[in-house]
Amino acid sequence: MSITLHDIARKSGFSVTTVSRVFNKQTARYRISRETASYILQVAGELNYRPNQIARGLRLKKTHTLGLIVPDISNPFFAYLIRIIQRFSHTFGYSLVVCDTDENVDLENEHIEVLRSKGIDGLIIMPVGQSSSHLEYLVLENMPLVLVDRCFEGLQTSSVTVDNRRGAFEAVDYIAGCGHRRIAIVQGLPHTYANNERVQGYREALSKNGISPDERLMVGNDFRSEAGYTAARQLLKIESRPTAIFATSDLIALGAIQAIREEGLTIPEDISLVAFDDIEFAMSLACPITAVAQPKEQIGETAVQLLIEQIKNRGKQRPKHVMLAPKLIVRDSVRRIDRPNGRTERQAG
Amino acid sequence: MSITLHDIARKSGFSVTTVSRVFNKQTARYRISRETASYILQVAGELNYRPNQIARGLRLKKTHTLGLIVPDISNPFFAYLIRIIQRFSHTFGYSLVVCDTDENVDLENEHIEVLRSKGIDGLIIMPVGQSSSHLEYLVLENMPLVLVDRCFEGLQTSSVTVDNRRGAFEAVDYIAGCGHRRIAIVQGLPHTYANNERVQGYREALSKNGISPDERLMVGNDFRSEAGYTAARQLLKIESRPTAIFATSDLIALGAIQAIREEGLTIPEDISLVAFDDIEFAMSLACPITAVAQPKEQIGETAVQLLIEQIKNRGKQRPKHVMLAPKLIVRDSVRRIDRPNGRTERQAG
DNA sequence: ACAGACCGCACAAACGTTTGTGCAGAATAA
DNA sequence: TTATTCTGCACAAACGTTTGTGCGGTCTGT
Repeated sequence: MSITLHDIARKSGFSVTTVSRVFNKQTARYRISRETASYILQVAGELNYRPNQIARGLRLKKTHTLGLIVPDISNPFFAYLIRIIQRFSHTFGYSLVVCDTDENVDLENEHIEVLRSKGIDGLIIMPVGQSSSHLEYLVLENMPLVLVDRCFEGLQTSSVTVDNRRGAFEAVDYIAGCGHRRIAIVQGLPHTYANNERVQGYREALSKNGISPDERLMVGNDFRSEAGYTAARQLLKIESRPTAIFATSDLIALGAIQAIREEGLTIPEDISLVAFDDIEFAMSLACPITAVAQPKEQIGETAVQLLIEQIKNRGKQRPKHVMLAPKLIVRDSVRRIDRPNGRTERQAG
Repeated sequence: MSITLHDIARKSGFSVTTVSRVFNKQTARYRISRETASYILQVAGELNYRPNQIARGLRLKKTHTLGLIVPDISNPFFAYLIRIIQRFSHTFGYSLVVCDTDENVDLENEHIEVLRSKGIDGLIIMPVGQSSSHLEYLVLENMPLVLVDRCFEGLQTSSVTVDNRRGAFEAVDYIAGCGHRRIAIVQGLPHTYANNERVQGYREALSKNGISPDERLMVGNDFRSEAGYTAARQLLKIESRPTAIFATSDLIALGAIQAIREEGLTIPEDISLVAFDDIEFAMSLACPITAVAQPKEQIGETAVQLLIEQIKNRGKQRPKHVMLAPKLIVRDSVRRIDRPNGRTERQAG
């Protein structure tokens, strides 16, 4: 269908070899004369030649294509990351094939296999979590790989994450600093790295503020909004309900807001709320939500950079683990209430 | 690096040809004995063979990969569509390479060229709008192509859109039916198909309700939230400000909500608001927003189906234009006010 | 005038598949 | 027995590139 080197060779009277070299800017190295080069380029221009990247890929064993595997494309956090990653990949000359695992390890595996057989040059994965055994042979095979958002302890591969524990700690510590004692947490998908860390940060903040954890205040089992909604409803039913809720994701927070509204309560007067993951449209919500913002641009940027690095010096290079700092953005969703000792000021620095 | 047909051929003692035919289930056609076939499969299993799709792509001239070009991946509407399209493509055995144009025609062109040279089997584009000249040679070359969300009059290619005009009409007619006379519109990117149609629907609804259009009430120049914010601020400054705002996108509505809040006003008491594009988290907003919902699943689904159809019977098939119906979802963001004639009931059916 | 260096380019193999055709040997038919 | 068909598989070309090597011819130096 398309114009090939052959066509240009025939029309220009030179060989395929020469034409190819002109396109690869190898004219100096292989001593192609200037006139020949420019003539060939002219002919190619007339024919509107575009090199066949499949053939190149076969010959060169690189496709200039990256794979990106995410748990849920439509999650705004991931969507934003995808955009950043796509843009950066493109500036480095790479295309991006995007796969959605729907938080399903089998699907994740399937996608990995497909991507491998399509010869992608590297892979960015936001793994669904729990187990990493299916990723091990990727690193064994030396496939350039970087994990994002969630990582695994034992895996010898680069990763970029945010300090989930610290983010959660700061959020909950801030809530406690505002005088709250009954602070609930709505968890995300259990046994995932991000969730474990955030719960851990929650516990530590509680501990630091001398609050003993209450199992009934620890609910939730998914990062999505429906789960946030039902978990929040559950919390609001408790006889002595929490005065504040720490939502471990923005989507959970959205669900919680809806539940709170339906219960006829308002934020922050009746109940306070802090979210992990900043919501871009936080200012448009029922109440501007205080949230732990992740540096999304930076996450996407370094993910691509780490990957490209690995691709360049494929083979030997130690994996790098980059951990970025989240940032608590204080808005209006936490009410300051009297502490037992009577102080009302915000305590956290 | 990888196991090839060659390896299996050597290890099994048969030829590459035979091995290939076994994998392509051509054993009957080419009379490969059952024992041979199963033995080859066994050997392949032991070696963990995965066919090299690049080589197949070169030979077969199909890559089982689709291209998807969108103006903004992180826009929740597009993000949701991408997810649907990815899922459907995958069930049909296709991967998806996703490109973001950032509403920039030059970038759109660049992506198209890259995708072409990578030999994708088909292309789904949500074009940035205005001109379609750069798409024409795609249809000339018989590239399977379907346009989504925005389409062009003259272009001989399949498309799936929603009835933007009708959606806008119903929204504004509903607002008018609630008694509003000063109804503003915040437009999206000018000269795009979607924007033109929505403005047209707005005008028609005004006309039907005997309201003469006021140019000062027609503001906005982009579908994103920042534009919505500034446009809304502008509207609120007008001496006799509108009683209702029709936002031509969900993002615009979010920006408008923020502006309204900052002005110290509330929805719907002080000002009413309706959005085009339903926001998934509408229930978590300052006020549950009445919105024109687009059937996103159906859009994505039919887009993929139309594309696959075109790929199957490439060559001759007339382009199909599918136009889906949007649906007005009434929530709480429009206040019913007294009509000049004293009636307060909602009028629209 | 002659050896060597240099210039400008082409041959051919390779990347991993798919597929039309051909070719032995076995089975069947006459 | 011989002619024919069938069975089971392999040869080789092709897809569009890239690249190590080689080969004639011109130029330079002496």
